Amino acid sequence: MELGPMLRDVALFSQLSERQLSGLVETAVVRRHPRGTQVFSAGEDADCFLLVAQGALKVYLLSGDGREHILHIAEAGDLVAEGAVFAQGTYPASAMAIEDSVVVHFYRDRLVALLRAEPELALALLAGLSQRLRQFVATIEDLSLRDVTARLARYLLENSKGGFCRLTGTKTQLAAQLGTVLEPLSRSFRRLKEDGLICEHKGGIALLDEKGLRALVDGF
Amino acid sequence: MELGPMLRDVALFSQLSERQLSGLVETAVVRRHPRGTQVFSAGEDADCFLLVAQGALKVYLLSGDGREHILHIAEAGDLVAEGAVFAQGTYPASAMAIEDSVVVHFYRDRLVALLRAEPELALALLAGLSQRLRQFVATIEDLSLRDVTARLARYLLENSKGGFCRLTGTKTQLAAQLGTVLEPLSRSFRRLKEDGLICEHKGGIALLDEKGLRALVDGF
DNA sequence: CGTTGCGTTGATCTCTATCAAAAAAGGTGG
DNA sequence: CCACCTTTTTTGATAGAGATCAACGCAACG
Repeated sequence: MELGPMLRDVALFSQLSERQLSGLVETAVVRRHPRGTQVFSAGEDADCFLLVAQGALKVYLLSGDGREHILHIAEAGDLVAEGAVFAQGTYPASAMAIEDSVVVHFYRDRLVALLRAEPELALALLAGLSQRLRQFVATIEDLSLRDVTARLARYLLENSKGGFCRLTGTKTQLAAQLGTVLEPLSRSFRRLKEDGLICEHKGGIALLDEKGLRALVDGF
Repeated sequence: MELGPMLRDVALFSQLSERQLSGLVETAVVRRHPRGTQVFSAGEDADCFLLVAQGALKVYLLSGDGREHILHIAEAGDLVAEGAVFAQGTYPASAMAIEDSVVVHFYRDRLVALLRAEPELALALLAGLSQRLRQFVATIEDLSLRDVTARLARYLLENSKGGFCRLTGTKTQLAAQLGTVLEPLSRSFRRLKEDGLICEHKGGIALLDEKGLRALVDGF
């Protein structure tokens, strides 16, 4: 697998010079992670950030009694743990391959060195972290201030294109992303269907009444 | 109020040259915010980040039916909205002065210009955002995977020095930080006291059994 | 002293997790 | 194409955590 050209396609790296890119590639490690493999675990020293080249990872939290909350799913082209790497410390979450995946590991020190020379890269990273921060704030808002049905409505609106939302993983997985479990989520789906707000097709959800969904999200 | 010297005391700005500092100060706006005043509101264009010079702000989310979740309290020397400013867009949360406060407003454009010239500043900001990201992940973990008592235990451990945790605001405020309301929080306090884990003094909480508290946080 | 805001306690109600079972949906191999 | 198996999803019944409502105690303060 050619690493250099692939990195070109990642928005974050698109403006780097050949030399800078190869500087990154030099210490990068490419690893295959079969489905179900642990990529890193919460509590480990956070010395790398990752680029998903193929497949998909889930980044998740685990409770003492085994419940799981999925922070986000990273697919091909997405970065993982870009945030954790800057304040030295440990990964606050774990990551596991949910498909057979290829992952590029970049070492912190190399990145930091590159950042000193390349302010544009730093700005791009700041923008990326800023985005992630927004996403987390939205999640906190969901968990603290909205019920499961409203969270589902928000998810559908957020992840739809042209009135249709493709569901990638299983509903169990979606439940873990919304901070709940399968059964309550299933009931929320039913409520939205009964109220005529959505319609379920195989492979996704059609949003019939986006205004109605938005009203739900905002609390009537 | 002399702005220059004050900024020197902020970790983020401590390594800037005089010229860079005055470049920031030039476009900065100092504003007084009496207690109870709105500093910015969720949804407004995020063109500034703030430094609290005196007093304290609460940064919070509001639900449709008026419930409030406090993301964090920013006191003198703390930055606010440093994250929101890099991905152009709107503030995801609101901020209000909870004491008579003095706040310095910095404009995004000026900061971005400075970042291009000063990679160390960018690195410091990245570290700061990284820290904030960690905090938010911890909050998500709390809300999704821990009950109120465990959240309280974590808060006490996190904010204690030498086995003692000062409570700054009211308990109503603390409840809003932990994603609950006063009554359940009060019961959680009682449980911790009954189990001999803490002891309440006026002005703060003594942690009698940190190991026991940690066990609670980790889910027994 | 009364007022006002804050905290505690008790009683109820709502939402969600859990448990259990059945129904769909997908694959596999014949 | 079908029988069979696994996985996922739906539905029902129950239980538990926490929000809400109401009443009361308590302190600060005019």
